[in-house]
Amino acid sequence: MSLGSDGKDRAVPNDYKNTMNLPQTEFPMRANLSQREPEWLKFWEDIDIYRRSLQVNEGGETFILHDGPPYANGHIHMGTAYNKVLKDLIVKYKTMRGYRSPYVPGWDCHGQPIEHQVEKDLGPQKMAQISQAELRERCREYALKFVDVQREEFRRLGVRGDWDDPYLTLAHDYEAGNVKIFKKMYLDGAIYKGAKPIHWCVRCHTALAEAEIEYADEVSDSIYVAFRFTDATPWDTEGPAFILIWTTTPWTLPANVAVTLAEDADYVGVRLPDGHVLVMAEELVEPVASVTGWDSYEIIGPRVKGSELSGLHYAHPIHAKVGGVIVTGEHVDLSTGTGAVHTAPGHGEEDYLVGQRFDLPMPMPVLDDGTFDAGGGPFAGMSVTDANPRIIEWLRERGALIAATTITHSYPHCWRCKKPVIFRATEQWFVSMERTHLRERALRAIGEVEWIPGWSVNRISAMVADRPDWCISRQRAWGVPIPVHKCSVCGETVATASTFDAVIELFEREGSDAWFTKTPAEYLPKDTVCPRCGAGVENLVPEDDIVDVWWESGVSHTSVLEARPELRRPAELYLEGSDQHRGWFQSNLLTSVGVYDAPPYKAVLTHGFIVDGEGRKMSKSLGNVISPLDVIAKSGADIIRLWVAASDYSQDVSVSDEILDRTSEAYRRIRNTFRFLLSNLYDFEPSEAVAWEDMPELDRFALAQLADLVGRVTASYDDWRFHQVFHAVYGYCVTDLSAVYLDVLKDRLYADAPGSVGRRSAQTVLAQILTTLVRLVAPILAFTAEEVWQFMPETLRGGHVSVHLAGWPELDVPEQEGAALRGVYAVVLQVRDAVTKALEDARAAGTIGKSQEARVVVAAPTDVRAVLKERGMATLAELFIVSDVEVIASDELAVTIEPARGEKCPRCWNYRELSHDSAHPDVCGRCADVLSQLA
RNA sequence: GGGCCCGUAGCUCAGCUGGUUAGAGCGCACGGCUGAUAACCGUGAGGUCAUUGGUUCGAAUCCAAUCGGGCCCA
Repeated sequence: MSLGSDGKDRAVPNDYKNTMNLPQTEFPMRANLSQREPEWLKFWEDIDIYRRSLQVNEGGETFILHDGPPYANGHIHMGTAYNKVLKDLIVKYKTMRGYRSPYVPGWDCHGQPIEHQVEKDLGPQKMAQISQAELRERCREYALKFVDVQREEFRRLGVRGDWDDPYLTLAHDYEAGNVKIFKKMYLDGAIYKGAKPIHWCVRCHTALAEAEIEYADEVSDSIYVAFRFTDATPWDTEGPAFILIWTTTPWTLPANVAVTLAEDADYVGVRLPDGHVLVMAEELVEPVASVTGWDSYEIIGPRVKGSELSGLHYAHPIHAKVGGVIVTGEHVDLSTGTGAVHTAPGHGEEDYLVGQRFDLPMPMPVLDDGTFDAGGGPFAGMSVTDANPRIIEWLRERGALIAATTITHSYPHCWRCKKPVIFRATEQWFVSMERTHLRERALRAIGEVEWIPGWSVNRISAMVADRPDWCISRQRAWGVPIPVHKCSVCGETVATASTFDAVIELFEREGSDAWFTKTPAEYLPKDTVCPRCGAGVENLVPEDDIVDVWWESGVSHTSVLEARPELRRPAELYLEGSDQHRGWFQSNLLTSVGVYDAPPYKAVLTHGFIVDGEGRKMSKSLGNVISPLDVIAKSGADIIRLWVAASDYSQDVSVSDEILDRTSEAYRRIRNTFRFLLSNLYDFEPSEAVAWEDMPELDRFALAQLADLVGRVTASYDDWRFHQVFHAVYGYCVTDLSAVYLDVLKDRLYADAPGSVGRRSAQTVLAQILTTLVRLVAPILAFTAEEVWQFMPETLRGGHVSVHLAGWPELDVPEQEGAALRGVYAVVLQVRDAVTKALEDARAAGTIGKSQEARVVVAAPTDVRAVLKERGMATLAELFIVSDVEVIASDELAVTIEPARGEKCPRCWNYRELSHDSAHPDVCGRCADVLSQLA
């Protein structure tokens, strides 16, 4: 025996160590997640975890989380990773709770960004040579490539789902679903053909999406034009009155139908020397005067609000015998111009919206090639660019031109030919918000849905209440066609139940590609005729336009939820970022209400956007982008999953190196807790479990705490508050377990006889904690929980091959007794805090090192003293991890620390009267007993 | 410019319907242990609750404005 006699030679090893039950485990302290996680992915694949997760709850209640399809281009980023992990966490939780919870991931495969990219990769020359069918084939390849890329990345995050059979919007069945929805809404009268201004390149003869526009400086005309009022005005006594407008596009004047004023701005008359009165916004008189170079002018009353002039008429600047009307709008800019905006609904987005609101006509005198038709009046046949100077001259001759200069401003150009583009109304298909009361019905449906967080119902409601009719047509190649035909003889639209059914069948069989390769006569019923002129099926031509991709993803309630046998509509939950209030949530809602008059979802959960540590959006230019792929490679997917769970998704979510470092630290802490639990169960069999009534009170209290945790965690999951799950679990590991219970238990676990009731009781509780805790965190730490599960003694696994199939923990703790223990231990733990503090003071003074070197005297008031005494001094000593405790009377709680009496037991390191056992004379009584048993 | 939302210690979060010196854990500093050891335990220092006004006996909590940030429109 080499123990120093002064008891301070603590580092010297002794043979008693071999007689102790020290922790043993193969579970590694260091996670090495980036390498080990792929092994668990393989394991899950081998056991076909997805099928099993459904089988295990076959016949149970169903919980369907319907996946919103990400766009199939590029790699995943923090936002998509966050979204998918949040979904996965819910699906895993619901599965463990006993719900049959199929998860079918999807991708949005059509659309302009893919087409644009393919076109760019191809280059203008090749592009000109290939057919539309060929272009579509390349787009398909592109989309499928990124489906594969993202699929692997999502799987790597630990997301469980039907990855072998996801839904793709380019699949035949999916495409057919678009037509089913279109059919119903079209036949109901919700879909109509109208016109809307879009960016148009006159050189390329094509419509352009916003992403195909490049802005560049351009020199434009800048003209001020007076329109003569034809109604009485407040200024008539002062002379002939005109409304003064400013425009940089003279060629749009032939399409003028209105002048828009700011509702609340003040308008006045300006009398020029020639006696004419020009009406404009008061605050713009001076700037205008400096441009026009007026030497003398006079502002004359009255001063009236824009709203008061609304409804007055004026003579059209170009066309004789035509009038225009004064209206008001919110877009009127009072920093430039005259405060009176020339409005041509066919030539501008804002003009169009004003036109909609006031039901204005939308003349469109400009043809595809950028020349005027007869609607251009004197300028018919000219191109708009040639017409510009002619129009200015024409106005000058008639005295309507007040000033003409030029300005340099940012102007949209075609990405392909670099020429300036024009805004031009073209024929489009719309879903009406009013014709079938879609708006009203959608708003009603919104009220039937649970919106999480609660405020998001305001957002979606406001958006639906304010939105214009939905323009669902696009002049592109990569998508699903608007499934109607046109009569080539008379131009009538041909679309009936039977033509739609034929198209549905065609798409199901061959996909929408067939639309571009077959003639209508090949797939429409032979007896199809134009309802207007009676032309036969051979005279029908298919519509060129395709549907908006939002429409496509919007029909997933039918193409996916209705179509797949394992799913159904409505889904229990949709879960996407807050941008989807405008996007997918809404397109799904509108088509679902349009067809079924019911929402497609029972609940919608919205999460914020991913921002950096300062709350700024991530962007390449700011250099603050963090890629989930890098985090996986460096730290592992479970770190991302833990970060997701720890953050509050109801607002924007920050991510930064520091945040991920903190997350990794929390991870290690949880991991080590599991390691400690595992390491003390190496020799435990459930058959040796100690019953509740035979347990020391401390163990029963620990179980009561665990039951509390299960309650809180379960409630947090059910309330969709995952960050509270994290905080509860983490706090439990740190505060309840590591700092108290596990620390306290060491003496019993290590020093008591292996099969003693005290040790077995502790192990019973540890096993319970382990098998419970591992389940609670499994939805979040999907990989680590599985690793823990596989390291658990087989007898504790209950025959479940994976933690994810093991169900949800339920604890059987007598309620009344549990409550009593909580009350008692609230007091005892407060005393413990005081003891710990006193021990620290003693340590600082050099009186003691480890707490077992101390004897504690607790002076306490009567009520506290009663509670303490009832526990017994031995329990208190165990709980305080000291060698001896004495409780004395006092008015206030006070703790004194004394050196422990007796001698240090070389085996358990407590200070005791050493045993006089002849076999083991130099250890304490407890250790002597243990040693005799072992012998 | 409009709609919705957010701003509590370095970090992640608590602070219910306004009511004692604003809490927790992590991180940090210091100390202990060396039988959870690239671990574990303890003590301590950190916040004019974005700012400014207002309502109130009393505001992190209610109202307004400002600043900063996010999403969606324009």
